[in-house]
Amino acid sequence: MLEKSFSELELTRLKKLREMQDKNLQPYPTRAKQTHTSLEAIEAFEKSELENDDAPIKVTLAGRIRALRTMGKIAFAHIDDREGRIQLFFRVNDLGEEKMAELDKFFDLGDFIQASGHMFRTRRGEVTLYVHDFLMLSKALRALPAAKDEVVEGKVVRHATLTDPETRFRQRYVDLAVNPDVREIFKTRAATIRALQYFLDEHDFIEVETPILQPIYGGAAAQPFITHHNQLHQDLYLRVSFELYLKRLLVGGLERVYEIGRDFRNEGVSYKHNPEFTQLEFYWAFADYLQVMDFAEEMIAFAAKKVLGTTTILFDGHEIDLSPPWKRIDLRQGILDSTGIDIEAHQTADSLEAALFAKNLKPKPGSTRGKLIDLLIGDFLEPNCIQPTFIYNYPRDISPLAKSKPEDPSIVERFEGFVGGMELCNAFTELNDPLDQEQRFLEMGRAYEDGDEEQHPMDDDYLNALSYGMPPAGGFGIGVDRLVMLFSGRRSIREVILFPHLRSVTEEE
RNA sequence: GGGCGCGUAGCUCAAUGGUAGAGCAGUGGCCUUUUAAGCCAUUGGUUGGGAGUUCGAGCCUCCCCGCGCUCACCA
Repeated sequence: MLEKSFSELELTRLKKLREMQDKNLQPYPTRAKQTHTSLEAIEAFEKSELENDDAPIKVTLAGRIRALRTMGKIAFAHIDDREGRIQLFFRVNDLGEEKMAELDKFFDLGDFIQASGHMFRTRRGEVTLYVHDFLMLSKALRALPAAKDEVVEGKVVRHATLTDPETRFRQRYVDLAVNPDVREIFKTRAATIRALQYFLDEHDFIEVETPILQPIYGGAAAQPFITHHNQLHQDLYLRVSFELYLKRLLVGGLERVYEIGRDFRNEGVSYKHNPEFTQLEFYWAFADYLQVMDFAEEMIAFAAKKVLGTTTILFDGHEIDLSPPWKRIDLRQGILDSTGIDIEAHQTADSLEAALFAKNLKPKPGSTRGKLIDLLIGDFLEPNCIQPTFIYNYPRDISPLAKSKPEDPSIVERFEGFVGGMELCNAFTELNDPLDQEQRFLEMGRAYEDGDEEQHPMDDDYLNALSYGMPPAGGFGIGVDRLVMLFSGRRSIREVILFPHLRSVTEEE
């Protein structure tokens, strides 16, 4: 029962609520009114000041009380609404003893209030609502964490703000209510997705939706979540990528498609991994990975400009310039430069493994040549790619859906983009040869038998689709959460996901 | 999953193994242009949970729960 969980402080608030009801005052009225936001009201007043217009600016504001200073016959409050904060001024001469007492008796920090009156400027110069009437919109029984703002030399300094990550993420509603910069992150996130959609739409891509529940998962090296359809008696997987469905659409003649949505990977959680995360993938018929590379850096720079107004971002202490062209490093050359190992000279896993041991690296026993190369990328290339960098030309055996280079079948036309020392995107010239694709599936099947649980299962329907002919195409995937991390300067993915996954806590009675 | 660290009032934090405290929030007063309002008074704790060592545990030991960092895996 809710009431049993209340602290002494919360019971005090509950008592106020009951007293209001006794006086026929609604703690939760059905309707509210808001003619202006805080910002609109301030702007309207400042405009009238500039124009020397004496006509009163009459407004009705609504918001959450964040500060309340009662001083006998007058009172000041600050309320928050979606556009910011504004001060309210109450005076007994205008409101009457009874109404003034209402404010003092029933209103607490965190309550929603509706106040109407006219705008004016206080002696200290703050544009403020002179309240003629006010009303409770919603009584808050629990107190928000007490935070106070102090303005020191024009900068807002916040005192005793909510910082405990567990409370912030488990009770994100409290975090959002109390920390305005958190609200900003999610405005940035929404704007980022809009900008990406706008860019792709303008280039004749169409946005589609493909199944999240899939009988066969694929398209990425990852372990899936498994669920079950009761009536069909069928196990289903939550998708790990959109890739195989989107490419089926290329077969169907949708030449340019994209999807923005959730992927689910049953793997480790970290500052850059959440079990469910948002991905953007697009597929572009008659293009190859080099065209996709140009297009991708253009798209990301466009989004930055649109969302932030600049392509220069600050991330993890680094100033990063997202404007094209990005640095491009051939994978073989990059590894050679950073480790002295020439992967070209080590055509077998055994030979490359020996070279790694010689460098004091300890790869997992039985790793394939591709896995070893992946290890080198992760250890030596990725952390150093602070400024945007494309690494291209990957080994075939870790890229089962990418097309080989015509002149070297062991290398595929694939690139990954890195920013801030973090992998951001992955793309390739898509494999459209059904017979070659079948071979790749079979090889992966053997790797799966050998204990590599991240390999794809065979997807016969996908091979069937390719057999009808898929146009040559370039494909691209980007972690949207990570892009938002970059745009908002947050180092943890949990900061940019509204409700990041946390271990569930069992409530004791 | 491994390693390291953290968990004290609603929030932010103190407290040699020896009576659990402060600021803010709350409550009662005073206060007609304040703004981290101020002044006076005051409430609030199973120190994450459990066991142990000890005359005595917030502090030491063990187990459990949660969070953070990090390694592994991945994007």
